[in-house]
Amino acid sequence: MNAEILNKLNDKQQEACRKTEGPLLILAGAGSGKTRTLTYRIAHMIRNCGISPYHILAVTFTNKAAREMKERVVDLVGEDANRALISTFHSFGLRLLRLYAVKLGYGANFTIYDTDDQKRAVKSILKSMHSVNKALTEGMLVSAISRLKEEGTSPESYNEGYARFDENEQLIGDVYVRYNRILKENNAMDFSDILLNTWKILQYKEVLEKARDKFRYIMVDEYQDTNKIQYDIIHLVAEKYRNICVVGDENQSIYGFRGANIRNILDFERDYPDAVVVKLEENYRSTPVILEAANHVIRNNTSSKDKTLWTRKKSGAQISLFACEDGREEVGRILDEVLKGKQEGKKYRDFTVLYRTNAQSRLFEEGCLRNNIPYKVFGGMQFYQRAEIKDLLAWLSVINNTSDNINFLRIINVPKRKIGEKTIEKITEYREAKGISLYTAVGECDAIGGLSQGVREKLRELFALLRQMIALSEELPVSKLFDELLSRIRFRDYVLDNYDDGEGRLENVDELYNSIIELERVIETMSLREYLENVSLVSATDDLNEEKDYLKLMTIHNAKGLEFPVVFVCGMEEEIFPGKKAAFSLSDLEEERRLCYVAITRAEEKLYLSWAKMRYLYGELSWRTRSRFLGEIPESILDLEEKTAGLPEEKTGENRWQTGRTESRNVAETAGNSGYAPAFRKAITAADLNRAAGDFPYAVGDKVMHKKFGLGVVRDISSRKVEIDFVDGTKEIALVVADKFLQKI
DNA sequence: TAACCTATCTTTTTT
DNA sequence: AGATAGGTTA
Repeated sequence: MNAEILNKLNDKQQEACRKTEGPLLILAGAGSGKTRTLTYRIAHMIRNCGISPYHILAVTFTNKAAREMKERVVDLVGEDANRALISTFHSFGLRLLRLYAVKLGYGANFTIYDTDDQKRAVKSILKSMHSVNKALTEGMLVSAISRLKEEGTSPESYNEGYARFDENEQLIGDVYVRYNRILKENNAMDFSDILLNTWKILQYKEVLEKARDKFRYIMVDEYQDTNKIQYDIIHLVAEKYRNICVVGDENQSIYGFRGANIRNILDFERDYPDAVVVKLEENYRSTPVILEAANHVIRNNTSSKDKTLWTRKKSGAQISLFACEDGREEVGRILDEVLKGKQEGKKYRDFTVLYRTNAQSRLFEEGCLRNNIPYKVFGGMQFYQRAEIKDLLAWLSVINNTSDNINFLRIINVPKRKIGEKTIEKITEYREAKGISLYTAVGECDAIGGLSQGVREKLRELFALLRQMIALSEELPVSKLFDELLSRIRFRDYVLDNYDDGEGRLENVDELYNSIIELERVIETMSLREYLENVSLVSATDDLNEEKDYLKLMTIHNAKGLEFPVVFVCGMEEEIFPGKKAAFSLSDLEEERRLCYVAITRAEEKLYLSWAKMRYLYGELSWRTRSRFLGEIPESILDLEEKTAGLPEEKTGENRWQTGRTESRNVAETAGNSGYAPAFRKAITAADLNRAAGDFPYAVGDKVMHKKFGLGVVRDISSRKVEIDFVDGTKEIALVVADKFLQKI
């Protein structure tokens, strides 16, 4: 390797690499080789500029991205590159916290709480508060608290600033305070705490000085998706040497709901007036047709740095648009394309289905099973969230950190040992009075009043077992400890006895065991704590395997940063994509549009878009309208595939997109003999249709008079109910009773 | 205590 | 439709 290391890059990319000193903003469009540029930049710094990898920090969005970047830099400049720290924000923070969390009053073996654990904590708080507020769910409280933490609002300042005036805000403030106290007691941090405490630890001068001295060259990938606290962390560390390079694309900012602040990237030049800005606009990924679609869609957004993707590639295939009758047909046509492609010599792994929400994966999974198409769903109900897996991890968590009451509560009766709610209440009362952990309290169960002899015996057994496991955890590797645990609590029997699909769940347990073995191969002498840390921070696509031949199914969010030869974006319907909640605010709508931009630009060769005129949503049949985003793509690059036999497609004007009740009737009548794969023959039966239409004689837009609510306008009709806008709000009325209350006017 | 039944809600998106 | 919470019963 030599000075020609940068030869493989284009001029702009080289410019970005050569500018190693001072602030640098790389505006990198989708597929413009930004990861490649960052990789070469690091290699160039190490190889050509004499910068020690020890001084380099690169922050990526996922562990997988970090791993890949590291591997590629090592390929370029050798093993020495391993001394550079390339990691996600959360891993970076944990690295510091492992050393310094004690300063903040945590034990070094603190536990990381995921969203599920957070909800359990909030639930217990609400219970102890005897809160009557039903408006806020645990989930809402958890996300409110996370948001506050990640925008740097402490419970104190929140309560001073807002909470006095509003019942809900008051509850949020109260829960926020208690929640923090409880996590601290449990020696636990949630995801937001990892970032917030990293920032707190950097307030110690000696820590900050060390960090600044070590990380003299900082790079941040996906900068458009950083939030306030991440921004503060990075700029705090970067302040001294000011060698900060951020890479991002404001058009791909899709994590606003998590507090990501698009302004971070838009304002970089304000933060660093001497910043050099490099734009990467040449796209190496997609065909011109795909880029044209992407450019047209994103043009409808207001906040955007001026940037247009272009490519040297020759024009590719048109974008196929499937207007399907229902969700099943959509699956059928997409899987038909996959099977056709497979016959033509493509691999399953060349195809990826993208959707807006996880719930949409189910139809595709069923379809794949029927057609023997190997597939893998990324994200969604994650492996580590399955009950049997979380139970085992809860055991390990308690063994690692006995202060962790949330996880102790989870396992106190798993496997079932007749310890019920009443018993738990008594122990809790005792432990709260004495200010001790659940674990310690169980150890003192003989001192707790009102427990039966049998229950005491069970508690003593449990405590003895845990004590033994804790002792073992100090000697045995995690895999051996895990094995021991399984046999001592007879977990396999428990799973087989308690779940209908026990066999399948046991496979998950085995998979967990295998993953431990695999990790132990990578991390030598992995401690229990290290293991738990590792499983807490895995992200959805971390185990994406490019070699294995399966169809990939994932949300658009999960597809960020990835690319695939053939992409299907399904469910392109109003209220799905853009989502229902985005209808009310321009900024939400624009985030949905950026999401659409991300989806389109994942495709290298061929893009399919699809929507269904009706589908089951929330278990009920509803009529759909196509996504507005489809209308933002020029018709000249769209291929409106000829529909199957017997279903003439209207092809005139806007009407083509409209779906009416009449048209839907046609669907049901002709359903049985459409031309697509037999397995996907029309699922909608005449019975469905009747149920759907009922005898309700109104249509959307009709004015009606209600006996009680007065004048209203029909907003939506579905198989079971009609939605009507009245003066004092929207009401839902069941179809079966509608004609008793309504009159058409 | 645990199993069973019913009523209610869910769909954003994730480290 | 599927998951889950809550209430009722064995």
